[in-house]
Amino acid sequence: MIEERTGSGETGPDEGAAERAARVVMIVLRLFRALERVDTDLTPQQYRILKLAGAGGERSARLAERLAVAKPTLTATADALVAAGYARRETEPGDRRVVRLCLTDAGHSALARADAVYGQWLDELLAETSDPDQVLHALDVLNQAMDVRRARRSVAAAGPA
Amino acid sequence: MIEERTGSGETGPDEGAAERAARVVMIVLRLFRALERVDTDLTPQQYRILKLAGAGGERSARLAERLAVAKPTLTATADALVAAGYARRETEPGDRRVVRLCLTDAGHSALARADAVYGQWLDELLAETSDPDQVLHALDVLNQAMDVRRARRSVAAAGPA
DNA sequence: TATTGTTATACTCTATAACTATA
DNA sequence: TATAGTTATAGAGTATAACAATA
Repeated sequence: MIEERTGSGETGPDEGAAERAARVVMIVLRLFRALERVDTDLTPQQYRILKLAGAGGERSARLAERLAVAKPTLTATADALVAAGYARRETEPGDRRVVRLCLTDAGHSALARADAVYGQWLDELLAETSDPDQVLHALDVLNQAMDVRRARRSVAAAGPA
Repeated sequence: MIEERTGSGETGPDEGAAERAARVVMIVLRLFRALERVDTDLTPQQYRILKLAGAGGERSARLAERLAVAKPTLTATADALVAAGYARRETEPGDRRVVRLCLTDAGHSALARADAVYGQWLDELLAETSDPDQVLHALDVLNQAMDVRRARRSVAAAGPA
């Protein structure tokens, strides 16, 4: 699908795809940079970890998987969050190797504050668009597409055993 | 606009806005992380700088402004690109303080390769969506909204002189 | 042995403050 | 003096390899 061979003599797998992707990549990078500059007390990555951990004290391995980062990466950022008082580590009673990351009250407060600031940022950005709902819907669609790919990948990882 | 006071007794500036923003932020961070894991020879930031510099040897101050980073940040990443052979620095004849960052042939090749890989990544992602064109359009709309805000900001910075 | 998480180490991106060279 | 860019230094996020503790 999406063949679009325009006969321009190009060697790449699909010419239009590369240009379209370049545009999309630049936009995502720009959005990320904009988020980095929003003044919450949390870095985007700290926000992301707290948000995922907040949805129920997750064990470290599972968190790292959902964040798509290596285990030592999670350890490092969790260290910072624990030091800042936003999270604490709890040991699993049944299996003492397992560690769960849980939010403290301060962590919940920090998340709420960040959400409020992000909310204002997004409102101001969407105010410059003609159809905010369409934009939001498109992002949800992209998110679902990533869900599908993640699910497929974890099946592939578990299947060929 | 977007008042939506639901009378739930919340204290924040706008309750729905925070939840909606949280979703959007998580999606943008997830997209960025996915991009980081795409195997090009460039980091996303290196890609971004090369892409902007490639559109005509830009002077450093202007590049930093478009990237929304501090000047030393640009210097550091440019160092890495020059060391890798992807870019070179050229001095302005008229004003010897000014430095322009230009792509080498290797730099153009690296960009083309990255674009091809990103192209495949995006194609696979969009293949999981029902309406790819709508998604692409929404991203363009967001980009235009950021353009508007940037233009307004630079006017504000220059105006109150 | 296998698994969970951490330590050791290194590289990139980011920033602020101080500096050099040029205007 | 003012401006363009760099150097010095520091903090956060990322990774791989090696490790300790537990199963």
